[in-house]
Amino acid sequence: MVGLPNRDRRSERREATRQEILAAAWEVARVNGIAGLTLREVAVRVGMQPPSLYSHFDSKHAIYDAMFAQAWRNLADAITAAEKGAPRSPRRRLEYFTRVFVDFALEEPSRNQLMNVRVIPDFTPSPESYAAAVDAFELMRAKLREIGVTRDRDMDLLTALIAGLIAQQEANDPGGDRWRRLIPEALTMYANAVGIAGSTQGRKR
Amino acid sequence: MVGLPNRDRRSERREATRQEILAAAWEVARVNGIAGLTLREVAVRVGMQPPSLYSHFDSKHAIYDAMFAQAWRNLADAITAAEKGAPRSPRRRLEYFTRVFVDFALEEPSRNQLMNVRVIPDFTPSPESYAAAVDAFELMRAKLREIGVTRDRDMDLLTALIAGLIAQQEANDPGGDRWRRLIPEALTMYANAVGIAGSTQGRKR
DNA sequence: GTCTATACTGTGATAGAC
DNA sequence: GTCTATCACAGTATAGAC
Repeated sequence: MVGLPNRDRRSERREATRQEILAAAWEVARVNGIAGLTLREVAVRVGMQPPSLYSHFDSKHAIYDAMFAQAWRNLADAITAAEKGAPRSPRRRLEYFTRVFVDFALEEPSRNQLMNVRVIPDFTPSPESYAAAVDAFELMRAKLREIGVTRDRDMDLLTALIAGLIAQQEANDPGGDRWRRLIPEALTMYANAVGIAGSTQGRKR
Repeated sequence: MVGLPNRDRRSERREATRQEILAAAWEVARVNGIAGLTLREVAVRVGMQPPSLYSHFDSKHAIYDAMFAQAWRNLADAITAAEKGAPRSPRRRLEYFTRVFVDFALEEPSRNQLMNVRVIPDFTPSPESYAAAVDAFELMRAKLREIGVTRDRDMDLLTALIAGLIAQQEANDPGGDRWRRLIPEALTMYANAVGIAGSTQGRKR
């Protein structure tokens, strides 16, 4: 541990370039879909020749891997940021954070596909990137625990319910709210079954 | 209406070849994933040169389109075939047909992705193929109506719940049953909320 | 260390001979 | 209807200029 702190301008610049490439990759994915990502288009947007990308990423899969990790870190950040402004009643907290999650997923369909669907033929996230996913997942788990969802089965049931609303919304009414607007109804059903404090027992018909 | 009935041997042979190609495409998709389908591998399995496929399908997307229609027709057939052996009580019918649907989806992940997730960059099913999806959907709708699910919102909620179980099962526990085994619990929750005849009101904890 | 130039492989697609 | 030849363009890899 001798010498100045590692404050290389070089490595800072290098990291900035990596981020620039990732930002361009997200743009392309937004337009072409996550499977339609091409290094060519990414390079054009960054103002490089396609092979130059290999100075910063080992392969196209390495770019997907970095995007995967970044997506889950962004979700964790969104959850943390949403804590201020969160209601206190368990039932209302449940709905509040569900909306945070659903809106995050619907905001960018290709990001959601990369995070939650195995859609790139040979891509499997690296252990480091998968750890980012686990971190975000544990964050949600902790929130659920506060709310009163403690059994693993109940958590799995909730993730399925939310994932289903997102999947149906994106597949059958993209850009609309046909399933998104069912959130209150879905959570009332869930809260009654699992027993969340502050949930209404009735149902308006 | 003059002449013999249209019993061309030529067109029969032609249709048989198309089916052969589709069967080979399903095999490739099963191995490489639906997005990993290549005309080369399809051609090899059929014993053709890749360009020869264009005598039978206008493009790769046309193959996807035929696969899409076939998949939905197969689902409709599976639902129809399951009618014999179906229980009579609404609550048990609900669970029975849910299992038919979930098992069909889990049976071949790439088929499920083609049917329910927009995963091929520029592919949108043709009106004719989409009609096959609508037919199958209407079949399920009719079954649900018998069971007592009549409101559109209630149907949408159920499709979301089922799609969510499938999505989570495939994404986070492929080949296992971590979410699939939640079917009874999920449907009890749903049946209690929507009011299906013959549903238990309690919950074992 | 970083980018350019170039080339190799594989893929979807088309044209034309048989 | 099938094949051969060929094209355009993707991802990938290496060599070399600066």
